[in-house]
Amino acid sequence: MESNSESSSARSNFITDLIAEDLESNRFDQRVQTRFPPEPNGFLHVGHAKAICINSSISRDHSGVFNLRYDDTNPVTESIEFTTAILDDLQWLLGEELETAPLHTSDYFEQLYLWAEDLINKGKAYVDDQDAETISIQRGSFQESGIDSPNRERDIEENLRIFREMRAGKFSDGECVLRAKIAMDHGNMNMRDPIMYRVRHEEHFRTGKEWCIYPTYDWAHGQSDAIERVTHSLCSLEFESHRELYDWFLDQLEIRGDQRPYQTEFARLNFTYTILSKRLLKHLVEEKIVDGWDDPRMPTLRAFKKRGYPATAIRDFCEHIGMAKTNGTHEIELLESFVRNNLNQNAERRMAVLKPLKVTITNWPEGHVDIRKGVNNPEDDSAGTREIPFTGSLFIERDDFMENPEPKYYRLAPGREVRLRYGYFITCNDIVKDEEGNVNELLCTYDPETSGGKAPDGRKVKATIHWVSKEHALDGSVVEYDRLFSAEHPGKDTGDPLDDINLNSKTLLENSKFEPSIGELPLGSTIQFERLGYFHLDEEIPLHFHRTLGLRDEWANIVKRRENS
RNA sequence: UCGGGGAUGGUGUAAUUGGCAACACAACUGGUUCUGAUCCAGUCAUUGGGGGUUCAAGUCCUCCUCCCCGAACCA
Repeated sequence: MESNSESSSARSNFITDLIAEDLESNRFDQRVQTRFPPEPNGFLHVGHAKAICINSSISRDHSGVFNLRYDDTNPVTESIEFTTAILDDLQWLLGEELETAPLHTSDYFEQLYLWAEDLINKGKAYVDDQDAETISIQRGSFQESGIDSPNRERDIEENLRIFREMRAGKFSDGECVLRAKIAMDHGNMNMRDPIMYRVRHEEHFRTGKEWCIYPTYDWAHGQSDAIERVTHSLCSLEFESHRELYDWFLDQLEIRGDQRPYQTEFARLNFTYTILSKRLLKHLVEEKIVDGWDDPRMPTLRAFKKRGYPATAIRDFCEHIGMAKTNGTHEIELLESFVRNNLNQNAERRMAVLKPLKVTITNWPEGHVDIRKGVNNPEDDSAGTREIPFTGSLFIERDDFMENPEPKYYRLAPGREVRLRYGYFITCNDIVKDEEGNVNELLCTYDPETSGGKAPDGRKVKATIHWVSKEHALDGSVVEYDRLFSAEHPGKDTGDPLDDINLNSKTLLENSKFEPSIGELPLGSTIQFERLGYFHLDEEIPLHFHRTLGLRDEWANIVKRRENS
């Protein structure tokens, strides 16, 4: 079977088709230039990953230019902290440093201002000193056309004079705006004399107090693209109705030929069991429903990193899903399959017991330590082997023993024989319980003849389980994560995603036992604990792991099916 | 009700532009296995609906239905 991460090359889609056409017609003199334009007012999440990958791969495929541009036109919500976080996350995702330093819309404020005067001079923009509510009412509705502002026919000289006063700080916040003069009866609401500048006496994190008027998104975006010489300005579907305005501004400024960028929209990325709304994610953090923006249960890139998702897996995923103009929701399992696929190839294996149950091998020679050899990665011979001490006193996983085994359960049970991975066959003869009747310890015997993993008499065992030698075990902790939302489409029933929050999405296991070689792993490693899943060693805390993802688990499926029927 | 955009399996995307509906994920069968993992083999859609053009329609025409986005001095 073809692996999903290898099948991802060059699938065509409407954007690659468009670029091919533009190259063919020489629309941009063979240039391809893209950009990723986040507003620095939040952290990047998987949704952004798609936009980043699309834009960067398009330019890479055509030896073009790709820039990160902060769309910092609104000083009240933006800050410098976000710019560094965005850059870090983006570079982590791309797996490399950006060739060029990030750009800023705020660097174009002067040019934007000059162009605005240009539009005023052309009679295409005017100052309106009505309040926001009045302007909104005059805009009309979907059914009714709007009505002209009384200031719409103000003459050019006066517009220029007041606009300059706006810049000079003569007006307070909200007192007046600069509007494009288009048409108040336009079918597209965005064209009903949209706002270009608003007064904001706010300190901008880069321009400081230099400006007290700030351009709106619509006025800044296309012009910034043009200044940078972006060719293909990609954005998500909800900007479709803004394209007409994007084009109108460029037309009025007479920006033509290969200087002129074009906007193309694609569907944004959504996942089952996930929310990507900035507002909701912020709420989760502020209400301490999660432990911060990098909580491994969050869909942010920093959370993925902390959880151990390889950046390459995310990139492969983005490449694979391609692009469409259909708004849909991806099953989170697809992303997870890319992560598993990647980790199956690359992650070394180790043994760890997360919920220990003591096993004493009654016929083991007193004090004897047997050094066993384990394969580090069956998918990669070059990963070599390691030594694992085996003794008569071990820990096994509690889930690997059942006093009264259910049908199809073929791990350890009274009287049953299983194989200990890289060890011996053992048979459970006795159970030791505490006063409350909990199983505390298993008394087993081993078969010395099974050292090679097989019994000379040919008898078979149905299961192989993992273990750690008690006296050699390293003590540590593991955090298991489950989906943050229990519903496939959070909020579908009640309208509020928070109603579907999974309150048991995080489990801390503080009494985990690790085989000795785990102590030598560098911080930040991602490995597989055999039979359990992939785990990411914390970047700072030794012997503290985050569960990246569990392995596919047939037994869990059997149990689930049984519960459902 | 106006403007814009969509509709292919359980999910997400393909289909040489009119020529055997393909790929991945999920699910299910079976096989291999010192990980119930991996791996291998197989099963799983007559393309939103009706009509039409054609030897041939997911693709062209036509009527209809449903879904998404749009009335911040947010982006």
